[in-house]
Amino acid sequence: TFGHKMTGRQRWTPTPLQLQTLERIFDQGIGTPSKQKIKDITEELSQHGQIAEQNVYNWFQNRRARSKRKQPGGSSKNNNGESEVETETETLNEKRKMPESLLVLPDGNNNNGIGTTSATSPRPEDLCFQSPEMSSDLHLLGVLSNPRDEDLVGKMGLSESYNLYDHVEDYGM
Amino acid sequence: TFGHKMTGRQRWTPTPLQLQTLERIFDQGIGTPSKQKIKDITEELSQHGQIAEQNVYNWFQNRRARSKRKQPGGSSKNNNGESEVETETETLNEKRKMPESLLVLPDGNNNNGIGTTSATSPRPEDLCFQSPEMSSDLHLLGVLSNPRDEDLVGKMGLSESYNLYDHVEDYGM
DNA sequence: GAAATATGAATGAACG
DNA sequence: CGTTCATTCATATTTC
Repeated sequence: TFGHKMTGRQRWTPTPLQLQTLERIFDQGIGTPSKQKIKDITEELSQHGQIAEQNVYNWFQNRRARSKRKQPGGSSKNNNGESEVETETETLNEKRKMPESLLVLPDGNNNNGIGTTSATSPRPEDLCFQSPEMSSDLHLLGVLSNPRDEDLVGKMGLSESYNLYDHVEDYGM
Repeated sequence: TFGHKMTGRQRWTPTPLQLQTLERIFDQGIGTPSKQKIKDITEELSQHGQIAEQNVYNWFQNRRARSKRKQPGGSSKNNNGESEVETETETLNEKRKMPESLLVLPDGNNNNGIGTTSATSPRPEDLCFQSPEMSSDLHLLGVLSNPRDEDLVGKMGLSESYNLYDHVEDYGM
């Protein structure tokens, strides 16, 4: 049995109208709207559904980051072994996924989704680690295998001579 | 002129203990600790996981910068009384992502006598839960001569939980 | 239903 | 110090 608080506000899902507007603005050129712009956009989009400035900001950030990452993948990169699962070429091809059947998302508060799919939530209240399945970088940091002369502490380590941030001013003196 | 930007190194992830300590220090009212404090804090946090002074510095900078965007003024420009389905009753609900395994130096022949008794083993208490007692010489980096009080958080002694911030702090704008 | 994918959100690090 | 980038995590959505 479940159905505890399950609080956690579900993440904002842009309505088609909002998305359309966002895409249009994004297409207009500026990839990083200023705060004022964000506010303006947010206010505008508020007409079509609940939205916050942070949502807009995040959206632009994600959009930009995502668009940039897809672009340089055209050349040969995949040589062997690892398979690049992320192979979506929607750089200049605006291929927004559109449900062909149901898309009736009333603008307003589409805060549905309270009922999670199932007990697939790998995060009990007592659990600290979320999902070790998708952990990636930590493996590299692991110490359990391949104790090579990895100088990973050379930069992040706590060396006494930490002049790595030489270009940085004396942080807060 | 340089171009070295974290050559693929995984970014540091604070352990709960480290985070807790950092938050506490931050709550004490110091905006940006001095270099000396940074060193001190780093040394302290090193007991709980790999960390560098740069990390501490960055953390404070980010923290401060992000805490700034919370409550601009007394007049709430956001009278958007949308349907907030959730009440703020997530005091005991930890929502932050949990760090995975922390690395330690391979115990080959690199033994520095910093009291690394068995620090080469990922202690669960560092990764997950830990005793409610604060570790150690944190008092020495307690309140110092910089009563920066720009934040609104200061419920010391009231709440046992340290998760004072939500996810809606700001969007790093 | 579970896996795969899409994408919003969080945050450490870098830049100006 | 403010802002932006890059990476990752979490969750919604789609697919098998």
